[in-house]
Amino acid sequence: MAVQPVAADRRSMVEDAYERLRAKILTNELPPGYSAFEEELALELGMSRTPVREALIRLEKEGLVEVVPRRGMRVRQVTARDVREINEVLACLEVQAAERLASRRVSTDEMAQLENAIAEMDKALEAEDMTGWSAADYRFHRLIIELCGNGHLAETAKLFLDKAHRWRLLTLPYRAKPVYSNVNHAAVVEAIRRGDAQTAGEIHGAHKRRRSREMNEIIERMDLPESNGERPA
Amino acid sequence: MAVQPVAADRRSMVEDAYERLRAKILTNELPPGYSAFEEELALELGMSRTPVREALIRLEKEGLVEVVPRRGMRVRQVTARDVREINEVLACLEVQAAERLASRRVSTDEMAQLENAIAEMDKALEAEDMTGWSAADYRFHRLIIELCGNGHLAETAKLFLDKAHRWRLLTLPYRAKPVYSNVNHAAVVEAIRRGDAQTAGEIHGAHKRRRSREMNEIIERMDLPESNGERPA
DNA sequence: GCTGAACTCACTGTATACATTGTTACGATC
DNA sequence: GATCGTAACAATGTATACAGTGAGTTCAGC
Repeated sequence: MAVQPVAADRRSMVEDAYERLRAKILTNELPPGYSAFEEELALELGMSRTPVREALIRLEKEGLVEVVPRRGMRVRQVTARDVREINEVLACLEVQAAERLASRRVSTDEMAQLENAIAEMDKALEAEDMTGWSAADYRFHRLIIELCGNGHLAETAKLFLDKAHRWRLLTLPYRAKPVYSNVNHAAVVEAIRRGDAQTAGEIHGAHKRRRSREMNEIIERMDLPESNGERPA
Repeated sequence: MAVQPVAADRRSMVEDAYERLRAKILTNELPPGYSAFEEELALELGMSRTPVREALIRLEKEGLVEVVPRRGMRVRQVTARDVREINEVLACLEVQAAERLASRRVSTDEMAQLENAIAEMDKALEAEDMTGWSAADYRFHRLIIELCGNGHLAETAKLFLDKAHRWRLLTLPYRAKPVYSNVNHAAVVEAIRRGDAQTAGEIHGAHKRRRSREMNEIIERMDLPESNGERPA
């Protein structure tokens, strides 16, 4: 097609492939269970197999896809067990992040960002715009993580948050209106402002745990595959 | 060399490259700061650049190396900040693992494994064999993580544990004799046996925090590079 | 002597070629 | 009819080819 392996717009094609595939997976445009061969993806993305392969390796490391030797790539199923486990890890990391954030000097700009996210959640909730609420909620949790001041913690927690967000979108229609969330979030921000690490951690932790419980109940009802396609022996 | 891209002993060459490079990095045979071009590694590992590249992508995702566009691959420096951050995340995850482990039914075989590791630590400590002690200590922490019952938690924590182990080896000569560790570990195992999650978590957490403090002090004295080679603006 | 511009060279990113091997389908035998 | 063996096919793993590009180097101008 292109005469040269020209890296379109300054990014390499690997990055391009990685980000595009990742975005499609996280928005469920490529839903769990979707599978394709390297060549198909290469064709669709307009590049050769090589960058696609390299992107797939990254995505596999993140746990978003699995590459089965002769079966091509497959977007990982979300098992009930995954949901439970990932929520547990995420809760643990986010609590740490919240405590850490409350322990350090938070700039007024950073506080504004947090309050902004909460305001958007409130607005979306009033408008019954659940998708908008979900986006703002994601932004809030992501902020807590990113601002915490521990880069490794942030990096790791973001991977889990993204995975969680994926099924959060799927379960959105089944969820009760999250009125408690906003109250909790506001309390966490208030604790952060006061520099009260313990309270911030406790409230955020309680919030995450309730969320996990709700999510687990929904997931159980949805009857997800309990395994991820391993050979059934 | 070989007429065919024959995957030597059942594993693919990528896996081979990945595991060999990883082992060399974790044992500091390829020390922090070591750098090489893809071709050099390929030559040394007896394969072409392709599998080496794919292995490097994995290692980069793990945070063990960085691939700089025209500078080749470089084993990541251990900055004082990295040590602080990684220890913090690890503490958080290991506490969760210990609590989880104590909350579930632990088989006698599993208990035996834990006690075995502690026994080896005791033995090595008496023999003043610090390398042996370190290996057994690693095994113990790893067991707690692997047995906890949360696969995602285990996977993540192991990555951090391995990274931590890397500089633990480097700082081994500077450390005080870790007499407290063994007492702590035994208490954690005892709590696990009783199914006392809270105590298991508390002791393990206190232990990890003291370890972090010690490590931080050593690291500060060692005067590591504070940055990881980012452009200094 | 120093600064800057042009050039060179080597390393990487991407494409492509090719052999291996798992899978599947078909046929033969029991 | 079922099961096993075989053969063909297709996807991947690995190697290799090739062009672009950036870092270093050299040379000229000040």
